[in-house]
Amino acid sequence: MHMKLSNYFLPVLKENPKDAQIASHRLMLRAGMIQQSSAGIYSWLPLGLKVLSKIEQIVREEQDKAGALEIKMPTIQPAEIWQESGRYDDYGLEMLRVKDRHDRDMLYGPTNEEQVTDICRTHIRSYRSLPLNLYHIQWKFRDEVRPRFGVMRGREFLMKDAYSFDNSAEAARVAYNKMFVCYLKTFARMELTAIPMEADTGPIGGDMSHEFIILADTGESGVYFHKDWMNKNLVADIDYDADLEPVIKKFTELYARTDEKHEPDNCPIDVSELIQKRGIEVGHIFYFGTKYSHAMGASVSGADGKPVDLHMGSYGIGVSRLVGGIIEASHDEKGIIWPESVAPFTVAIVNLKPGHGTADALSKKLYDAAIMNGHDCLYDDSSESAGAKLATMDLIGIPWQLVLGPRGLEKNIVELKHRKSGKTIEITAELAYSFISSKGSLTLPETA
RNA sequence: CGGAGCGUAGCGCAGCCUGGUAGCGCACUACACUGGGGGUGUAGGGGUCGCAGGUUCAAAUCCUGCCGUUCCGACCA
Repeated sequence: MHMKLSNYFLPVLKENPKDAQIASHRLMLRAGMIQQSSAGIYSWLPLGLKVLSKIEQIVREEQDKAGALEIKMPTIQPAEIWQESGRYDDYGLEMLRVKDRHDRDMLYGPTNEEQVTDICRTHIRSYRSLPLNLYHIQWKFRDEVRPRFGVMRGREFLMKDAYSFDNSAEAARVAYNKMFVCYLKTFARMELTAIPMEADTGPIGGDMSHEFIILADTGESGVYFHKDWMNKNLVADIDYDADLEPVIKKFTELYARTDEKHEPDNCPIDVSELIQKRGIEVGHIFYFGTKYSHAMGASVSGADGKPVDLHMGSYGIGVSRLVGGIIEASHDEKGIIWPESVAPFTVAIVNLKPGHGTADALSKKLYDAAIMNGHDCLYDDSSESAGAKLATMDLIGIPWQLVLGPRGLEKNIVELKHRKSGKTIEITAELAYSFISSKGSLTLPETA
């Protein structure tokens, strides 16, 4: 959605907020994306919400393509279903418990296995209705002892959670593989290198649990992986109907583990090939079998007419965490460097001197062209000083910036800056017009 | 939950030790000059000093309790 800066709400900060220790938190506050409400709980301001929504939409599109069906489950859940699964007492203080006016025990959902199992046990009666994968994108709450790192470790957070239902472990593996591939595609669209790492499977065991980790110096967990990961192409152009086992093998054969799974003494690869870095978990997929279906009586009739407990898997992506994660992976001393797919605006028109006839006219012409051609465009028509405008554009990380003012326009010159490469080129007003009039993604024009 | 900080204007801070008219920078308002990397000047507005007790003639300052928040650790998507 296009926007004139004079009509926008973009409360940027020149100084660093003292509470923000890491880059993403600091930059999100400075760029006017979020405002802290209380520890680990944030309001999302227009710019931040725009990014959050774009990430959410990419996640949604990829889930849909993988055959998952979107639902929406409540944030407030009844205690009963958690008592059924046995987790009401197990979960501890991380679960925010509340009572309604009738003194019934309720809770703000930290996750939704019980809720989705309840849906399926009600409506799925036959193995012929399977496989099924239901997902939702919803706010969750975990009363973390120590929230930190801004939205990366908040108490309230937006998650995508998918839940698969099958009538056997073998069938569940197919569902698992689809989500594995779906995650590769999802993170690739955000220009992230998310390495699937073996994760703890808990009491279920087996090899069906992976955490998707992006590398960042400020990551919360230490990770160990084979050096060949650094050059591996994680973009997966794969048909979901194909046999995915070879694909999964290809992406899991190289060593990659988080520090809790890595045993230096038993590491299968040589130290010379091992890289140690820090990472941020942005996704987690795992198979947990019949844990909840059994406890909650969610079974279907099998082909032989006998009941069989549903085999379930769950697949999470931290949507709000990704906003911080992407910034951690992509920023410099001036501010955020958004990948175009999630940038709040893909292109900005910076009018250095509003009120100047030629500058106003060209800005308007470029802005209209951007709108006509479907570009998410921010038009800076404010009366800030030139330096402040340019600093703000870099801070909020606009990928393409068209800068124009009286000085350049005397020679018919507009400046085009590419935030990611740092390249700035001078182009004619006409070339600027054709640049912003192009369909699809913007590319650096060939200069004559 | 263990350990350590910090709460003074929207933001960042000084003042507290040694009690006596609440300050600075940024931001904000008005005007002027400016305008190619957070510009300059002039004139303004804005604070029950986190809350509650206590000591004192007098508390931002000293004492006690509480609350909030941040960092390190343990824990976690």
